Amino acid sequence: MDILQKDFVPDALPEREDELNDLHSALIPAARGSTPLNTFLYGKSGQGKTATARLKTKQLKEQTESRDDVDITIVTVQCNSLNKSYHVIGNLVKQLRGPGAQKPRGYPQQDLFEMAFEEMNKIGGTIIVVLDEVDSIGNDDDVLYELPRASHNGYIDDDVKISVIGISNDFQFRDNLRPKVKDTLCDEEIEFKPYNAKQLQAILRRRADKALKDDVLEEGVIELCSAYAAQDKASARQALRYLFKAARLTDERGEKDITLEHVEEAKEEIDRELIYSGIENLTTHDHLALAAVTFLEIQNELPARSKRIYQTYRKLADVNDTDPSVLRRFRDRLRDLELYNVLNFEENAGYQEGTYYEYKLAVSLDMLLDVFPAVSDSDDIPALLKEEARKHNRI
DNA sequence: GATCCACAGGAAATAGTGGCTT
DNA sequence: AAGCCACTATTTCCTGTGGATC
Repeated sequence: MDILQKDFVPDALPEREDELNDLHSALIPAARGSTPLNTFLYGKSGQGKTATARLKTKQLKEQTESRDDVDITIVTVQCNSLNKSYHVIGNLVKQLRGPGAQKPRGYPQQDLFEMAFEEMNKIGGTIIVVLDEVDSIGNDDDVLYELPRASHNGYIDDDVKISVIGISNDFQFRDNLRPKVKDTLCDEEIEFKPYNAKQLQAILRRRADKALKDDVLEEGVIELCSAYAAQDKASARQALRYLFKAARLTDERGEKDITLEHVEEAKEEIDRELIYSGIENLTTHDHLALAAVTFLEIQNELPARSKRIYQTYRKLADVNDTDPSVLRRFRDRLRDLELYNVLNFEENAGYQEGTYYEYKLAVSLDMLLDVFPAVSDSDDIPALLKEEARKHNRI
């Protein structure tokens, strides 16, 4: 069943041929002993960016393995949860030193850089540094500045070539980089467009062929998983998760065939978990904002504009005995909630303004009412929502 | 075509927070 | 306890937008 898991790296990515080729052209100078281009991969999550980088670097390594004149080393640093360049370099040093090495602690940033370059000199040859989810370092982009320029600055030996592959979910990230970082890092940019439903189906089918016994899939199961994922973020990971969960549900019940009902149920369960993890760590104010939207949904007033939602929010804040934020801040909250996939908005041309947004829930009311009591730090608001829902016959 | 409206979101100012030092 | 520093959250202020209205 491993093959359905998300960290499985397939040995072919037919849906990403173009991107693989682009990355290939960027990296191929390594095979000639010169420096590969610094490359930036960006696109939404679950679009195969990491898989593409892994597959291509692996191929490159295999291709050049038999040659003595080329020596390629791949180092990958997983940057999520590392919100500073400092931590990224620390982890890089750890990776470079090989398995078992400790992450150096307590050194100033410059020393860490020197350690990294020292290790790189030791390793020699062509070193490709993959920084996965680099966007989590925010605007602290020192690593992205130093690494690609190390050879120009004389930090590393002439025969050592360094190149960086940056992977980002965030389109904005690239724009926010300092101009000189952008110049060096972004020799080559590869954009990953979301998969369409057909491509998702192909991906699922390939994995299912390997992981599941023949003929256990009811007609339309793959299509349904793909369709659900395509409607949402078009993420292959998500589609696989639906399929995997459905398979597990089937297993657990000792049944043989994976049916459409299993998929429905799997989706329901996964979505619930997603909502829960999306909102459990939000602040009280964010919860109030979400409660306000929920309240309006109950009253059938959605989609609503931010000002309308704000008024409701103020009332709820009053009930909760909390000082409300100003409208400006409230708008940011709504956008945050959108980021966490609990809200949707539509952009409209205004009647008397530039553009305005209309928000609605991105998740079902039932689920939201379900998880709200578990995440909210007061009892009043969930109770209030329940009562309102009952009044309007929504539960 | 100038002006207005009412909104989105950028920028700067200010408040709040937690760690560390004295 | 007070002061300092770095960082984040929030508020305040402001500019840009694009159809409506004159």
